[in-house]
Amino acid sequence: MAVTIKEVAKAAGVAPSTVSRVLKDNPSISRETKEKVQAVMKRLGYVPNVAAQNLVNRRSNIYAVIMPPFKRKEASSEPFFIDILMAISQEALKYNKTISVVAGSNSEELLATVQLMNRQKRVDAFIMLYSSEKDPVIDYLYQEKVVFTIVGRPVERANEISYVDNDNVLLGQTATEYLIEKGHRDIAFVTNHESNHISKSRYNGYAIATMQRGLLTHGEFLLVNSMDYIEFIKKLESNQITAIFAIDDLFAIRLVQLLAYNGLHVPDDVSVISTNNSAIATTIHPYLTSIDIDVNELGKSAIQLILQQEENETKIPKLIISHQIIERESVKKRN
Amino acid sequence: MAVTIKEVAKAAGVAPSTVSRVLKDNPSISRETKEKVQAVMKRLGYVPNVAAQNLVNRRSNIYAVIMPPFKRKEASSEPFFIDILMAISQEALKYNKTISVVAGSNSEELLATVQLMNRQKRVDAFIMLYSSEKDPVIDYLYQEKVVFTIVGRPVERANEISYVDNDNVLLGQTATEYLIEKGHRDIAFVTNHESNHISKSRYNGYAIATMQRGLLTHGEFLLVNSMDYIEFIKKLESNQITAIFAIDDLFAIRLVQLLAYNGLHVPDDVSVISTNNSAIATTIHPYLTSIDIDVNELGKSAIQLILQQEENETKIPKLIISHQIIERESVKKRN
DNA sequence: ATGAAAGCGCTAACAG
DNA sequence: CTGTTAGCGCTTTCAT
Repeated sequence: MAVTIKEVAKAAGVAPSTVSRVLKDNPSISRETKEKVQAVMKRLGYVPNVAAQNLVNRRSNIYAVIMPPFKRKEASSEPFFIDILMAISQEALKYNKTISVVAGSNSEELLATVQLMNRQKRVDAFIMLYSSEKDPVIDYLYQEKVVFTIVGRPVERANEISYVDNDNVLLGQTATEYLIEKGHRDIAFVTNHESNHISKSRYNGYAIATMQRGLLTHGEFLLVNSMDYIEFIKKLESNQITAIFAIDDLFAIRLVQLLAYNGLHVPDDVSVISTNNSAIATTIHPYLTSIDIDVNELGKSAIQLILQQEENETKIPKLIISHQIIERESVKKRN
Repeated sequence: MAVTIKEVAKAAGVAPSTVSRVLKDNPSISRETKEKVQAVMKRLGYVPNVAAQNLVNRRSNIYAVIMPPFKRKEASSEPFFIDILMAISQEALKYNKTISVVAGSNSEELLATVQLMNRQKRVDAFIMLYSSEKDPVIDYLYQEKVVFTIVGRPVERANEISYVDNDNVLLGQTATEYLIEKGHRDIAFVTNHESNHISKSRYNGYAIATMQRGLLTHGEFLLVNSMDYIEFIKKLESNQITAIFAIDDLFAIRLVQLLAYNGLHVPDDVSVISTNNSAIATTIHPYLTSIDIDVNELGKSAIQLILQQEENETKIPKLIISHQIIERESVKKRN
């Protein structure tokens, strides 16, 4: 049986309440008794029982991270998700918070789990790793006034919902301008997401940059699983594309492979810049020039945003994390 | 304020204990009162307070999943980790268990977190997603007799520790034999893990298969980040390798890319089989022929193994999950 | 600065 | 089959 606060109290010759006060560093406790009690706690190997604390404090000290619905399983293969999960979990540790994960194959499943967890007070807050239009989970969280934040940008009620995100249009601009500075004039934005916010914003950034420089602004180049790859390559060639801005590292790697297959070498024949700067960007040559979105900071911030909201329920904090180009081998200067 | 068991009791005209019994479906309760109480619970929207339950039951109903130390960040990029996490989390849901994650950059960090969580009784059990020799976390869990299981095989005390795993030597054999049946005689086992159990076991399987068929058994082909790729390609060519057994899908994709870069096309010039059958195996052509390790079943089993141990502390259940070849495009028949 | 006592919401004997 | 009662381990007024 674990040692309780009572036993510590008895052993130290004080009241349980005193021990409790020592535990939370209550200022109205004499240095003397404080040290005495701490010594006893240490000697007895006392560890507070969180269940008891939770009961009386009415919180669980657990935050739930909501993964995207994985019917499109492919999406979650991007190292981003595991990276951000780790970042969040590391930061949570500093505040003695535990991170739990909720996963489901569709948003209805996710919603059911979230509702249960919330009603049973299993968790104090939620961190969403995705957002989509008319998402029932976001709606629920919002309506129930549950503390939560989104890593990414809410597509609706962006002003009333806490979130942390990169500036994706600026990011798209940055990437495109980088390519332009490297001498490229025929640049394509290539994605595998039919329609998501990130894709759209980055494309907008791409469009802004190309227009500002008076270059041709192509539509999105879509490359999905089911597509005819030959078609795609042809389109690239007929448009004389020399540089590609790819939606993420994993996708970029596939692209590089596809190009190589068709005799197009990166970066000699075509340059590629991608985003996320995940570990896979440097696992094989050509190492990818990639835009670091600072996953670590995103994760840290998510925790901070929750903490802030717990302190001040009325505030709806939002945060934009800046990005940074990591130059490597997949983009080549062109004259 | 949420409705409590007392309020339900009063509203239903019974004692709190009766309500509690109804909650846990205690057989010694009349159908009549049971239904009556249930009706009231529903009407009042009663939801049990888990903190209170946890306090008196002395368990948290939380299992922690321990991620591998991510100093070798690359490793966790394999979709396996997110996939297994999801599978575990889905299965846990069925038993009303919550999954929390613990991550750290090295095993000391992990150990500290695990110790804390265990001593504070934040979690009831642990599921490890990795295992390595003399791992301090495993040692701790083992010595403290904490309930835990490993997804993968413990490298020490394999008989005294619960785990679920594939049969990796058999898997290596299966893959190799498949290649042999496809007419390949010069087969290489290629990995990026300098020395881990999975790699070793699969290599052994490869060695067994090649020997049994009287083929040349090469040593492990190591291909790591820092290496000279030209060297690697040359080695492949000088050994006239026509088929490769790659350690996992992510690695295989990189290999395919590398080969394409050097004018070697998969599967026309060289065939590739990999393992895990993750989503990335089918995101670009050639779709990878891959051995499905049944991540879902691995995840489910992990939960089952914990459940079993909670029921019967003396049992140390182990489980082997079978694999299955998924034929796709990366292996070609050779005459 | 510290102690006494009540109570968080639930469960588990023990009675009856 | 059901009610009474006594905690689980901690926090928090309210006194002193």
